[in-house]
Amino acid sequence: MHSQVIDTLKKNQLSITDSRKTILQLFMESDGALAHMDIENNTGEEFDRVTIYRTLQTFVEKGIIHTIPSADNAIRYALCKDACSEGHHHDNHIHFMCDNCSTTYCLDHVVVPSLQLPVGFRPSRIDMVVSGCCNRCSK
Amino acid sequence: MHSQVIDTLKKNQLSITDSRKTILQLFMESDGALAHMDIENNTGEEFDRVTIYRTLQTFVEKGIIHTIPSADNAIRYALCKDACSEGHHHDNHIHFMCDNCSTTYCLDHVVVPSLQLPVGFRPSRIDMVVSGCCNRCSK
DNA sequence: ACCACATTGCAACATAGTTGCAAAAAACGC
DNA sequence: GCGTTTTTTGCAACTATGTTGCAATGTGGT
Repeated sequence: MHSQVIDTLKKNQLSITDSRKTILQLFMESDGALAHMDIENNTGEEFDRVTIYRTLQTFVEKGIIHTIPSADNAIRYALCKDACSEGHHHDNHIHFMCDNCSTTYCLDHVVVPSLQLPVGFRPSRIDMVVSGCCNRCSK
Repeated sequence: MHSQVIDTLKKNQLSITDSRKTILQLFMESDGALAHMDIENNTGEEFDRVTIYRTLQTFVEKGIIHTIPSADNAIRYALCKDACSEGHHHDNHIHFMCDNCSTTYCLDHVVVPSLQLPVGFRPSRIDMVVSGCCNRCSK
């Protein structure tokens, strides 16, 4: 598990630091998406707020994680599972955010349907976020 | 024009105040969506920041406007054109956000495609935000 | 015009995110 | 392993965004 973390960092030409190891590990262990706050809570006093922001930024730039917009004004991040290269994200899946427990899921098997935009609109990225009640909460 | 503003406010059982009139007017005159900042810039020192927040909140509750999530962490608002009643939004259209000029459009004629969620996930709201280059910027 | 109630403005606070810079830690060559 | 270069971190300060309580003001109904 640890080796996978280091592999990913090396593959992206990032130097191996404590914060990057710990935060990437966190993403690999968690099934859902994480907000900045989740990471801060999970790492305690170990890292500065700024370091976490910068680490997340670096990971997004490298295509290791991607952002998920939300209506509650807290950007969430999740691991990119598809082949994302630097600056080019291909996260063609849907995100589901639970109104109840606010866990955010990547529904990897639900593909974003293609759509016909009006003339002149050239899409570069599509975010589809479904909110509602998740499978754990609806039991 | 002015009468339409007042009509809308009365229809929603809201008292007619300067801030509500001015802000609603702004939405009716603008084709795209507005962020809090856009409104503050357009009204100058006329209203307190807090008043604008509260007015927006009230409009959302009444179903006059709806929110549009975004990856840049600034919630935008746009007029509801469909039949939205209090607490029940039916903005079944797609939003387009220009990477270049960051104008946000409601593409009323592009309907959100229906999708098959995994068992146990019950959707209550779907946000579909397409980013890219808009028709004005791609000329 | 008056009264009850809703709305506003102010102050203070809470959360989210950014920037510059010096100190510390990695990476690299030897 | 050791010193040098480069990258990353932590700190401080700052901007933006959003919320709450409360007194003062404005609105709607009579």
